[in-house]
Amino acid sequence: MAVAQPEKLFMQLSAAELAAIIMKDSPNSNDRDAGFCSASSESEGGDDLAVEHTTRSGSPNIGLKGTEDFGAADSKPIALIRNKRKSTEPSKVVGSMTSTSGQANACPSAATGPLKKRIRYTSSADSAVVLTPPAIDSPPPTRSVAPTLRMEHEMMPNPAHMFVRHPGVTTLHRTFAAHPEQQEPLALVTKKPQQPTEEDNAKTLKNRTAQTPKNTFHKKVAKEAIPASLIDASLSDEDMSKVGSGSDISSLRPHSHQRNYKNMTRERRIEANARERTRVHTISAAYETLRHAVPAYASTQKLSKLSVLRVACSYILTLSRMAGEDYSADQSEPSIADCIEAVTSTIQTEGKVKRKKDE
DNA sequence: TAGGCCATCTGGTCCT
DNA sequence: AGGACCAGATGGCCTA
Repeated sequence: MAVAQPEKLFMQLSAAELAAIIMKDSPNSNDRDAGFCSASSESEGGDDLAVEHTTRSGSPNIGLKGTEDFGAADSKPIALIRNKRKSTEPSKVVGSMTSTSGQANACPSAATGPLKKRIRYTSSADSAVVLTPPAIDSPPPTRSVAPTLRMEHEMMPNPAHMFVRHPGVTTLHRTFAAHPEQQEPLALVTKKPQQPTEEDNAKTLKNRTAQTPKNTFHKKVAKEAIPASLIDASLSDEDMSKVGSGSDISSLRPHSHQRNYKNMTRERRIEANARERTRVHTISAAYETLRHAVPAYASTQKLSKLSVLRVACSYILTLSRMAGEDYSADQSEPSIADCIEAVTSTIQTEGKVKRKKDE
């Protein structure tokens, strides 16, 4: 995306100038948008990465009010990744963490970096190593899919597998150095023997939630609760290595303290978890793509998913008006100037909190 | 330390 | 029957 002159603010640009920017940018934009999940295409090949690095520095910067400094920051390529956490800086070497059948039971032994619990989604530009798409090993889905979905599946690997996965970042393949006795993912460990029924749990949680502010409750419980990681030790190191080597995790079932899943076997629960992770990863990839496609103060601006959606809506409305269409909810046909004002306002609003933090 | 954000697990529901 | 989708719960990380 072409970068508007930093000294020229969004509101100072005429519609024609903006249109020119957009038209000039269209090739890149088209390229980026050609694939729904650009995160996957972005990660294919080093050349693409380099290009993306450059173009990303020009995330639709539309000359925001009071963004001179930010605009200057855009003069150099900046990875759009916004890792809020220091410890979640992209891992340079993740290792060959080939997941089997889409499951996230990657090999813990392949983890060479610091162990983190979570995956952080990064832009492809920062992806030194990506997960191997399981599609290579796994058979095509037997389930019939809609034509569009089928096309997506055939044309590109699942974007969720194109992310850098922090070594040990997921509970399924981390080593448990702090608690060697824990050999199983947190949520998969067996609960205490006299486990209350789901209904009891639901009632209890409802009551307690009602009495306590949400976050306070969560954190209080989190501190008081005995870590699930300490409850069960059902998988040995040998078993974990089997997981990493691609063995069917179902064979690693704990011999005792079998967890009861509702209408599901443990194997299916694990598989469902893996699918769910993949699905959420795909969504996150789409968010990241969208984040790159909307204007921001700077490429380093932090935007939450909600903020991305808000800015995108505002941005789309502006573009629609410039194209002579009206995508406004109330069909009020706002002027382009008003739309631009709204975009600017939205970006400022959504970025305000983050900017405060940065200051 | 509280709150925001987000990843993950889980069970329910809907769809193919 | 099994997968996709969804929402609630949980807990980790980060910042003010």
